[in-house]
Amino acid sequence: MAIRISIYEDNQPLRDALALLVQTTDNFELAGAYGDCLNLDQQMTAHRPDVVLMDIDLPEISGIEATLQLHRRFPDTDVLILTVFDDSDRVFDAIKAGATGYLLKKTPPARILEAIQEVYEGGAPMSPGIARRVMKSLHRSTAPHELDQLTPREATVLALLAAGNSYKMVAAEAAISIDTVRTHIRRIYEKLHVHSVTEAIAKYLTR
Amino acid sequence: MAIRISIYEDNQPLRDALALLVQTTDNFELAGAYGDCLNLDQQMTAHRPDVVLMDIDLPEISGIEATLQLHRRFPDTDVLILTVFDDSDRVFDAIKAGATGYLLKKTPPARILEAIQEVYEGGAPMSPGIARRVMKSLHRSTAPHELDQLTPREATVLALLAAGNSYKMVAAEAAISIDTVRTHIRRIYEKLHVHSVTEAIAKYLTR
DNA sequence: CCAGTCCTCGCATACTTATGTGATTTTTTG
DNA sequence: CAAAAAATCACATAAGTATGCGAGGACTGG
Repeated sequence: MAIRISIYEDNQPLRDALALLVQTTDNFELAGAYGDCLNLDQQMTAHRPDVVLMDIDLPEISGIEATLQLHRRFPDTDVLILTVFDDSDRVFDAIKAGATGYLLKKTPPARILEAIQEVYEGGAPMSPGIARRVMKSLHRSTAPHELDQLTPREATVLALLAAGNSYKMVAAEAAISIDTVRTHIRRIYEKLHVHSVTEAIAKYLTR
Repeated sequence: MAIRISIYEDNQPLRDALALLVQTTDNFELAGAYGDCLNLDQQMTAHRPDVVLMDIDLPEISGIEATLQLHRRFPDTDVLILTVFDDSDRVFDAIKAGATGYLLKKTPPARILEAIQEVYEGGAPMSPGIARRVMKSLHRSTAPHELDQLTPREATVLALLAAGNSYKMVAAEAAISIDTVRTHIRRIYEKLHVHSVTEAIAKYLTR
């Protein structure tokens, strides 16, 4: 059973080239090629592609917005972004919106076909620089964090606070008196250089 | 100039095989192959590899711990994890620790060599399933979020609170009275179903 | 033009936090 | 073992937060 592919790309020569590429490849089947996403929903319902090749800079509705809709309404269809943009904002917006792959347009045709196959088989192909960017975004800060200065007990108290507990509830959870909770929080504030639960939790959650 | 590669792998046959693979490949140079990370620092300083091939399940010091140290002390050296583990905990712990690539041991030798080259050139090779996992972790929840129910003004107030501001400071920043701030917060609590700044911020920051 | 939503402001009160000061016990570590 | 660090508890007060009740003006889409 062939992999069904739809293409959204406003540059017609490129769109035609991609369509041809797909059509002339074994095991791939073109499920539509369009210059905008104005009828996305209807086209999706009509042709049920397995993989959508999506440009970002489209007229009226951006590819990122379209990816979001598509991911919401057709969670089984994978979106492979194909764009010239490699700025972090668009890369991460697209991924957050639900893209399963992100290729730059300089990618050679053979690699694009490989990537489609890879997406279909449960992978997430990315251009090397994009993958590195994604990886880096997950790296923990190399600087030793203030949070690492907390003692185990203090860390526990902070975690409980971040879970939405009041002093009273933390005391109950940790089986200590509320005054002890206060003392721990005092120390936490000193170490994190803050003066409210709010700030402490912000540091904790955005580490 | 050849790419210098160090290997940390406690299974000796596999370690020898990897070492041989590297040694017999053009443009690659073996900078050491070890069964544990006990002398990591000294070995790194002595041989200055460009890429480190790292197993996770090592005696004494885990590959994840080693990756963390390595990433802190030698930020220019890239770590490529090569392991049998594909559970989310280890995958993400390794990546957070600073890994620049993550391959499963079932990866064919040719692909391992490709991956080393890719890491060296600024990429971040991952086994397909791993890449998909990473991608998914960045996807925004498909369910419409409570936070999207907030009006612009409410969102502003919540953002200011999450930045560590008190009611008074929020009032000043937003140029409104503190009573208005209270009202907005009241609505925010209703919409997010919470009863304290703490909980509201937790929802905001962990969106 | 009217119902609905948003943004604004005020007042009051019970409850919670922030912070000062002080102290005892247990655990860790050189 | 002795010093240092961690964990525990107490009491007190100023400041801040949570929530109830009430209300007027601006804008929006029937």
